[in-house]
Amino acid sequence: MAAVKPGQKPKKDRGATRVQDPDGTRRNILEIASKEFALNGLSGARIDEIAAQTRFSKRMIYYYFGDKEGLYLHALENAYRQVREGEARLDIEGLPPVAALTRLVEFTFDHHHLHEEFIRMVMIENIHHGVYLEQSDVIRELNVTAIDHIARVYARGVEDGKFRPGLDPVELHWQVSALCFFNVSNRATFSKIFGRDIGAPDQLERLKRNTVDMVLRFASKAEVLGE
Amino acid sequence: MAAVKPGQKPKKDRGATRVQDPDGTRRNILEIASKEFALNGLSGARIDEIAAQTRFSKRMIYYYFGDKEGLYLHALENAYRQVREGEARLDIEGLPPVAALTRLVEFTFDHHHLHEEFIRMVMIENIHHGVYLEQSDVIRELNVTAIDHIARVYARGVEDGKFRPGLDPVELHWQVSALCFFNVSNRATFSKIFGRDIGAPDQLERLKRNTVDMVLRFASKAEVLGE
DNA sequence: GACAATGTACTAACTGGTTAGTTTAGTCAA
DNA sequence: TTGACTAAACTAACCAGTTAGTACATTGTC
Repeated sequence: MAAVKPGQKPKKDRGATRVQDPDGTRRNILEIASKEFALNGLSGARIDEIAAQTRFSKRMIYYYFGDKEGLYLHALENAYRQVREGEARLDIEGLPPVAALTRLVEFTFDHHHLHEEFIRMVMIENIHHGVYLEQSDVIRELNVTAIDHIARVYARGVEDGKFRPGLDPVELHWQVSALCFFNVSNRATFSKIFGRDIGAPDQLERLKRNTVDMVLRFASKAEVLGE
Repeated sequence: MAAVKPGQKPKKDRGATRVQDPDGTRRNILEIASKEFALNGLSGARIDEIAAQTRFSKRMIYYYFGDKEGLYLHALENAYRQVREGEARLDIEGLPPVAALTRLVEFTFDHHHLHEEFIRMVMIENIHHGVYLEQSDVIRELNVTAIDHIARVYARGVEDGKFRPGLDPVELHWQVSALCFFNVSNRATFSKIFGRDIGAPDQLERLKRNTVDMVLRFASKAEVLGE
């Protein structure tokens, strides 16, 4: 973890040629590894292949990440961190509830599409029954906040009389996730079976509208829908 | 020449002890292989391990299925076939549209839960970008009929004035699939992150009700919802 | 000099696939 | 009915390529 220990200075002063750069090395390895794991899975990814794409030797992978599973775990954490950091930038507090929920769903939809690598890592981790995610406190912490967003919007909506009471924010989040996750995760099989590319821009637009529609209709009071 | 071809049944007259049983062998191998691939993925599964669990030697896997990928493809086809055969038994033609759609969603929800192995195979195949599914005409054929069911129910509902017009049956099928698939496929990560087991019976019941609710609210005319 | 960072060259174990052979059971001529 | 013959079904042992992981040497920096 700590490539630079407390006593030492991160040697970034002198403009001299920097050949040794632990942080850069780690980042470079992790970046390549993330790509390879997302593409081929844990058992499918090859350490030699990862090393070859790196600017460093295989030895450095073991030096910094211990073993293959350690590298995978870091790649998994990395994927979650990147995505959740992106999500944290979404600001919907100022919007009225219906608009806020709309925005939230649209954002989730787009975001998942932009981060296919993340989706694939989550799929892979589920294939492994989540045993690596389980080892990471980091990931759990990152995610719990995701619920807060939707919970607050929903609470405001109930107060407003726009949303029906009695729904569970976690379940709402769950439904939104399901709708947005699936069309990235299952794009290949679905497209091939039904002969239309789910990922094509026009399809995406339709799908997004439907998804927003579905969530809003689910959360809204019946009276409000007629408006 | 060939007295008994692998796919055919040998003459079954004489009550003699049949030690050689090609069909049984194939079935035995395929059954074990399906389990192993669903559990560990294509690259994660081990031919030696599959063979060990079989009543036969490793050589027989190659004898009947050519290579690892051939075995995987057969396992994939097998998974789709089993599941679609189960679905075909669902009869909702006689029910009124709303009840029929309810039944269809409930069925899909339960069915996915009962066939986790199938869900995992689909996930794995998506990790592989569907390249194996692509090679199988069998699978495509099996699936297209799935649309017919929902298309007919929807059409009847529109006629009845219960469902709003303009929806695409494939998209409807898609939404239902998403909601029902996700809570099996992502059960591990979701449960671990949010600390509640999605697969627990009471959670399942709630989730199923919500899912049905969501689909019905999506398909129904606004006026109907108020009833 | 000390220690962190990195490369080279290696190995032990694994793993998909094959070779070379045996057993089973159906066929058919005599 | 028998025994030689054959194709199919099947096994044990092996092989060659791969792959995760290491020992050790070297270089850079404080």
